[in-house]
Amino acid sequence: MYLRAADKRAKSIARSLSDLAEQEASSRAEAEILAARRHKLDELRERGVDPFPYSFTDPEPEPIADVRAAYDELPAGEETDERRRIAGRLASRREQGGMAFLDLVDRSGRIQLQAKSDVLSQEQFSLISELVDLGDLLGIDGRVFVSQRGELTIQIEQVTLLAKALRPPPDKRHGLQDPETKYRRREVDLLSNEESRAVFIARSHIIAAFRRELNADGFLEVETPTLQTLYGGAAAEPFVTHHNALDRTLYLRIAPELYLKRCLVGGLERVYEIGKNFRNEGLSPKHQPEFTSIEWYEAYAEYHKAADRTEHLVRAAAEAAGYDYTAEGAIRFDLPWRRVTFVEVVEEATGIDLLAHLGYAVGDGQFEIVDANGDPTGELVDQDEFLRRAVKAKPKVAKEIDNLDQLTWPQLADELLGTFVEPALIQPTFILDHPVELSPLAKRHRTIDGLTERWEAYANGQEIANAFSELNDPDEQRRRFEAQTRYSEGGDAEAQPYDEAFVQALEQGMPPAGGVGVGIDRLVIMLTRSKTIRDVILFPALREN
RNA sequence: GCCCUCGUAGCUCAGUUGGUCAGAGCAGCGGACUUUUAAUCCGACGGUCCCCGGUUCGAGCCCGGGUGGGGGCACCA
Repeated sequence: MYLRAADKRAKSIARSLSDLAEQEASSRAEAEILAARRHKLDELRERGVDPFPYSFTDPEPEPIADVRAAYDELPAGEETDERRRIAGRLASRREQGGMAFLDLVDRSGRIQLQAKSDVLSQEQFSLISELVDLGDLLGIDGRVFVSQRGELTIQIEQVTLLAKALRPPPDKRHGLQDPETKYRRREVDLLSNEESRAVFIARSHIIAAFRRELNADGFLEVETPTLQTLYGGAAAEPFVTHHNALDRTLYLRIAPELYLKRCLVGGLERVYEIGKNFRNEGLSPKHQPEFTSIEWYEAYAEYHKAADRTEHLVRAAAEAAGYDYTAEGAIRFDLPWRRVTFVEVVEEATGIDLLAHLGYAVGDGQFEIVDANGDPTGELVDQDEFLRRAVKAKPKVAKEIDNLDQLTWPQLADELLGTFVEPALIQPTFILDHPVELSPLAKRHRTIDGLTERWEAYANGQEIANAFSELNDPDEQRRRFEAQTRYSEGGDAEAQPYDEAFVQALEQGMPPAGGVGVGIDRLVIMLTRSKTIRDVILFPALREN
């Protein structure tokens, strides 16, 4: 009787081949593969088997990992009378005449199945051997035993087709490898690569850890606009769009910061938001146009407290991801993070004291140059030129800096940090007290002129977090915005726009606060040991193909 | 935006100086096989060598352009 089925199959394949070849298949080989599965779909329906039933929940199947855990002590050859119900995708098949071994994969793991012709009805056995393909979704009721080779196995007593796969899965050994296809057809990557599934499971656990820890400390999760009438809270170029009914320009947010501070003004006191930000900039292994951040704001705290909380949260995230601190090159999020000031760390790396000019001030923003012996030369320059001279005195440093003569003091300070310090910051490090010009939303440093109470946290050579003692003096904030407006008029596309609604909110009275933003994607890259941001974002932005 | 690099069967990959170079494994198809796990064995099939143009007696291979991926620079998190 199987011969008759094979006969019918040959005819049916011939029939559907011509259809498929015209439609979607790009080659005869592909058309044959698709036609064979289409035929089996027809044959299933002819036999009265629903290839797409509604559910498999009575009773619920167990996660495969739970079944494995329950029997991990059984010795090879052990038989049991225990029944288990599982469900998943058929990943592999090893046939041996009247018997076959199959591998079933679900979200939690993989397990071996056994189908025997003398255990199953003829109908059920032929379903498995003739009409079920790799990639199909199956529900299994069966009996637990351990094979002679010691593999925990479910002997199938009842198989239920849960969904027919009409396209073949990738290579069963290598999975889907082509990076382009992995990103464009992530579902195929996920179903065929356990490592990819593991990354996104870890990502979910990382975000859940932030939520859990912040909620436990009395923080409220809030949602603020992603479509904003004015963008702010970071230095970046926005996406611009238009709302028809309101007939106005809207921007996709580049950061939630300003709205979250307005929540502080409103008395919510401890708030956080996890969500997407959008920046209209280039793509790279570290950049995507939409990315996920978490920002939290804590009233009555300042930036040292914010650093303590960041250490705690990131450590909790690492644990949630199952990060292995004993592995080669591990980043020790579990140890206290190094804390060093911007000025100290730049001097350590380059020998240049960013604040040296302060000792030679002669008033009116002028500073007197001294010679190599420290003797005054009488030459007066501004702060920018003073630092440029210091850099030029170190040729090894100067040759790494492009357009040295065009750079202002804060730009040059940032450049020195980025070039000589950041790449070497593998272990978690807080860099504290940034120049005020680089930090328009941070409070001035309580003791050092020209600096702010800000830190950026680095690990693996990348920035992972940014925080301030939040500026809450509305008049000072207004002056900072005005300075940004001047940079903007000077051609800086990323200078922050003046936000009067935000300043008025500060006039209402914002409590002193510490605020932190963490780039979730980059943290996930590190905690899952991924190579690029595309590997931790399910559906990354790509060119149209 | 600029520079470098890659694109071969549904999937994973070979392909030498330009001359049996249209190849293998997996998957699929037909068959054998009741403890395998990269199952094994036999058989037949399967190709827009990314696209367009050029050089050449001859191009998967060389050249030009395009396109998509990857890497780097710049900008940024």
